[in-house]
Formats: sequence, structure tokens, C-alpha cells
Amino acid sequence: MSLTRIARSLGLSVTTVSRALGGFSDVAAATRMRVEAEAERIGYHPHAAARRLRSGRSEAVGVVLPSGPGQFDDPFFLRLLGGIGATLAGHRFDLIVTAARPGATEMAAYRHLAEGRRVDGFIVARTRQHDARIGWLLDRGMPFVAHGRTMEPRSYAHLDIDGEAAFAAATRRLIGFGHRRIGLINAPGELMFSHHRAAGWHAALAEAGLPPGPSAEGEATEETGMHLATRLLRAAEPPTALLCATDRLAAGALHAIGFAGLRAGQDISVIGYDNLPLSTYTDPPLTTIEQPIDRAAERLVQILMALLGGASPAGFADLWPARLVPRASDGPAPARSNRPRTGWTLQRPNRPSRGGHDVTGSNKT
Amino acid sequence: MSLTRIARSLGLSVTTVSRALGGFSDVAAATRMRVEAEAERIGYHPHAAARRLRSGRSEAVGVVLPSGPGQFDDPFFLRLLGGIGATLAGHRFDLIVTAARPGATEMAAYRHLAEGRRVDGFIVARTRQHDARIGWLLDRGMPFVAHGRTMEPRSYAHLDIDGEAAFAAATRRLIGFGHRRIGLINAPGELMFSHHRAAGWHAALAEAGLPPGPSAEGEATEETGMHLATRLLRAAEPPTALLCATDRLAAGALHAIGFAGLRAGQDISVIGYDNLPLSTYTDPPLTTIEQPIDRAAERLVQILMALLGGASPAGFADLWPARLVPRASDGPAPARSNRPRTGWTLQRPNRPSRGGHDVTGSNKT
DNA sequence: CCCATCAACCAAAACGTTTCGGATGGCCGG
DNA sequence: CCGGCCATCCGAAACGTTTTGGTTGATGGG
Repeated sequence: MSLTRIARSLGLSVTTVSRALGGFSDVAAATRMRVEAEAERIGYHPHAAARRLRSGRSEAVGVVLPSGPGQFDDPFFLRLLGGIGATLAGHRFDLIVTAARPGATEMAAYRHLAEGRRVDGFIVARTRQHDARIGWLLDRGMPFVAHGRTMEPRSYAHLDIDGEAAFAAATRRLIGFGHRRIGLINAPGELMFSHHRAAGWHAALAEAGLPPGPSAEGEATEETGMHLATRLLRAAEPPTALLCATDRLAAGALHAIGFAGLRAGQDISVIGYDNLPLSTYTDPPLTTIEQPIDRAAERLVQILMALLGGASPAGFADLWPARLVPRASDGPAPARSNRPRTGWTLQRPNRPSRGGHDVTGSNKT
Repeated sequence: MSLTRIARSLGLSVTTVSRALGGFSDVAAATRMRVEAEAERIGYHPHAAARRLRSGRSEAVGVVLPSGPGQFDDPFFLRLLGGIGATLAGHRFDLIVTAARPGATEMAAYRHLAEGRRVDGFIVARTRQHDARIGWLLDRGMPFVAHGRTMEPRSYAHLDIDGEAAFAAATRRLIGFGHRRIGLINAPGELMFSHHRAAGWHAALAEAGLPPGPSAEGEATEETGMHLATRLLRAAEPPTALLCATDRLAAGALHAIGFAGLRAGQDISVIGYDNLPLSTYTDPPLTTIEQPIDRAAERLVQILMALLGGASPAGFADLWPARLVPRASDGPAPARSNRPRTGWTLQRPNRPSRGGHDVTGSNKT
């Protein structure tokens, strides 16, 4: 009871008060000022639920975080979430967050938010190849934008970072360093980004006429990275370079390399993906790939706002380049073990570097 | 229009339909079943805004994330947020998240959520010594529970992890290792947890009759950790052990130690706080302190639910112990540089360890 | 002087629930 | 046969807003 209260104490009707605060032109300037003063005085703020009930729109956006090992505690997500939250606030939208692990609970979370009309739309992150969420949202015409693509044939709004191009470029960089056996430590193949990164690795090797090196996949955790790297290093002909789908996997791999008595960056090269804050401080500092999380968050919100404004999803299909951040964990392939290693140690980058350059050229919008 | 629709298609009144679904006893079993069947058939779900408007409660909880350097991308927060979200879902409550940097924007975020009655209560994280949020929330009687304490004299519900006891125990451990110059790299002193950790360090040193070692503070980032550690190591009498308020600071410190040509865990001991996933994989693996994030999230929600149920905040003042996780970054103090170092390298823990033990005994509830 | 125009205001309906205070009819005890 | 009780159901109000379709009274043109 609050528009009512202003109306009563000013001897006006609720309609006039509402329209005065709403900025309509059919209220006298003097009246508007009186209303605004009174609203200020009693600390009036519209009741969100009432407005939502009446308008039919909730002015809120939902994000369902994938929980579970290697997913939820990913710093990437917090950054994305923060960016989304901050940008939404600028549009006076709320951000409703739920955590659920992929599967039944996850769909229940989406249903909960959608069916109670708690949100007007969704931002879907960490897409999977066959992603039930996308189909479900498309089926009921719920507005959404995805961070990442899927195998879904229907068109939907999305923004993705071109991990395929980035990993192809990283692979070419390693080939340029003289590496011939380049292994891959991937996140679960069901995740779309794993699929793309593997494809980039594969394509660059094929283009150079090289066979795919050994590869393995598992949860994107340090522990898995360590186990998988240990396994790959035990092969008869171990790889001289390892591409890791995430920095957390790479951190584990670096550890395995140390345990094996090898020197990362010299005996074996490692490249990660994410440019986590900690990756500057691994030993050696990790060469990695950085994606523009904050800008992506802004753009996702921007796209979703357009959709809520009635735009067609078909127009939104951004693919942004990632950026290679060279540090000290990669370098020239080692000479054969029976040859002396000389002449190259000074050339490789061996200090943390602030620089970086675009690694991909494709930027289709 | 949906209770209405069920009512119409069943020839019942809206009241009866509402009470049937609400589980009231004054509706015949047969009628209830008919209503439930019809609700299921048309996929009925109550309109959240309507229910909120009528009931006056929003069934939502707000969390305002502190953004800004060294705060927002902290994995600790994502874990906490995930735990809170999951537990709230069990209570059929929503979690509304906003990101704002401490200061004006932050208070605006709280106001936005509170004044539009968007949330029934708040969970306040990362408390500061003089925390305007606490006073503001107390002033308007808004239910909330804090993760961490403040200097606020009035009583309010909170749960804190006893960082003071944990850092005192860590300091005693270092003293037991023979260290006599134990430095501290702290997060900004305005943060309450920094204050407590420093107090624990100070108390344990005093108790052993040792002077406080050199200390410094700054943003809780790796970079700051590196700079501050570099500075402390340049002193005329550099510390032989460094206590770091967070693992991210510790990671930077380890790096600085490496640059200085020292071996962490041997020439100088380092202990962190947080037990980040990556901390098992630093070089050397980091001895650190672990706090029970998931359990804390559950308990915070539990407390807030009690408050919303009308409980008095006065009863809730949990202080939980943290757990020391010994790894390889600390160990016996180095012998004087002119004496040979022998006999002790085999005794110190030098492998990542899963174990750990309670480091504090206080657990007041 | 009358009618059209316009500025300023307003009553009432609607959004979908929950809940208060009955209303109805069947059954039982006296 | 009557009064009361119980099980079951319902009308209407209320929550606070926005919006539709007005009404009122002043002003100006013809």
C-alpha cells in the first residue's frame, strides 16, 4: 500500500501518482513535483512483485550454474557471473542464480525458474554437444542466449569464443617450435568447448601432415590433469608437447612433468587455456590462451535484452577470437637426447609476459 | 489466470482449487485428486509474483558479491555461492545475486533488493571491520546473516571461521619448526578476516616471547603476494617463514621466493589459507588452511531460514575451526647459512597430503 | 454564445494468489 | 421432527501496481 499512501496524503488519485512517477505527460509539472517530493519523503519504492504481476514481466534473468567436480569451482564462472550481474544491474534487471549438476536436477532448476515466471530469460553457459537445455528452451519459446554452441540444428542466439581457432594456432605454434608429437589433455568430450579445442588441435596437425599425438580426457581438475599427463608421459614415444584444454588441467600436467623429472618449457612444452590469475605463477609460468570474459558477459546481456525487446534470435551468432598469452611453459622441441642441447635456451620466452597477440582471425558476427 | 482456469474447467471455485493444492483439510479427498490431476494435465505452476504480492514474502535471498581486484574472482566465493544456491533450492527459495564494488554502488545494490521487497533477507559475505552494510541492515530490521564478524557492537546473526585460532596454530607450528622470524603477508586490514589472521599471528608470537616479524598488506592477489614477499625478503634480516592470509598471496610469495633463488619449504617456509584446488599443485605444494565452505553455506542458509521464521538473531554466533593441511611449503627453519644442512630433509612432509587435522579447538555455538 | 479542443485528473479493471467469513446440505442425537 | 454439528465448498476482499477509457473544466475560434 504505497502508491495509495502517497495518493491519500496528497489528495490525488492513485492513477495520477503512478503516472506522475512514471513520467507521463498528462500530469501537471507542479503536481509531478509534489508527488516526487512526497515519494522521496516517505521513501517510496515500487513493490516489485506487484509490478511484475501487473506487467507480466519479471525483469529478471536466470543462470543455472553447473555444479560438480571441475565445473563449479571454476574461476571462469565467477568472473562471468560477476560481469553478467553488473551489466544486468545497469538495465535494472535482477540475476537469479541456481546451482545444479547437469542432469535431472539441472532441468528441474530451469523449470522452476521458467514455470513460476520468475525470469524473463536465461543465459546458458558451458554448453554441451547434446544439450537438453537448449532444446527445452527452444521448445517453449523462452528467450535465452548461450555462451557456447551445441549440436542443436535449430538456430538460437549465442556467443562463443573460437577455441578451435585458438587451439589450431597454439598447435601451429608448437609445430613451429619443431614439435612433432603433440599430445592433448582434454576436458570431457561432451562439453562443446572440449570438442572445439580438440578439433583445432586435430586440424592443425593434419594441415602439417602430422599424426595426432596421444590424447586423453577427463574432468577439468588439476588432479585429472596430473593423472592424464602421467599416463601420456609413460608411453613408449612420449609427446614433446602437451596441449591442455584448461589451465587447471595444465597445472596438474606441470606437476606430473616435474614428478617425472622433466623440465616443463624445456624438455616438454605445455599450453593451457583460460589464463587464470594463478597461471602467471605456476612453475614455469604457463603459456595459455585468454578469452575476454567481461566483454562476453556484457555482450550476452546485450543480446538477451535485444531478444526480450522482441528481436529474432537468428541474428545473434558471435564468434570471438581468443588471445594467446606466451609465457615460459613452451618452447623449442628438445633436441634428440643424444645430441647436446645448445643454442636455443636463450631464445625462448622465459619470463612472465604481459603481452600477447591475437591468435585467431575469424570474427564473424 | 491459472487457478481460475483449473477452477473453470472443473466447475469448482478458485478458493477450493487453491486450498486443494495447498493441502488444506477442508477439501474432499476426491476433489483434491481431481484438482491435482487437472493441474498436472495443464502444467499448472503458481505465478511467483502473484503469490509474493499476496503473501508479502518474496521467498528469495540476496547476496551482493564484492567485486574489484582480488575479491571477485576469488574461487572461495563461487564455492560459497554454489553451496548457498543449492541449499536455498532445497527450501524453495531463490537466490538473487548482484555484483558491486564496496562503497556507494554496494549500498545501492542492497537498497535496490531490500526496497523493492525483492528479497526477504540477505547473506552478507566478506565482512569488513567497519561495515556499513551491517549497520544499515540492523537499522531497518532486515533479516540477514553474516559470514564473518565486524566491529559492530549490536548483536546480529553470524557464522565465522576462526582464522585467528588457525593462524595462531600455524604460527606455533612454525615456531615449533624452529623459526624465529616469522613474517606476515596480509590482505587489506579493513577486511575482518585479515584482522583476525593478523591477531592470531601476533598472539602466538607474543606467547612465545618472539617479536612480530616483518609484515605487509595489500590486495589478495598473486601479484601483490609476489611484490610484498620480494620486499620482505630484501630486509637486512629476512624472515625464515611467511604466513600468507590467502593462498593467492602465497602463490605470489612462492614465486618471489623462487626468483630470489631460495627454495620454499627448505630455505623459507610458507603457509597459506583457503586450500584452493590449485594449491596442491604449486611448487612446492602449499601448506595451507582449509575452511569448510560447503558446510558453512548450509549453515548460513539454515540460520537465515530460522530468522525468517521469527527467531531472534542473538542466538546465532557460530565460530568454527579451520583445518591445517600440511604439504611441502613449510618445514624446519634453515640452519645458519654457514652450517651444513643435514638430517632434516627427510623428516619434513614433502608430498601432497590428503590428511590434515584440526588446528583450533574453539567451537562456540 | 456554442462547440471543439485540450490539459489535467480519475474510477475501475486487471494481473493471480491467499484467506476470511460465511453458506449449504447431510447426518445424528434428543 | 428439530436443532446443531460437521464436512465441504464458495464469494469477495485484498496485496500494489499499470492501463484503459473516460470526465471535468477552462480556453479559444467561429
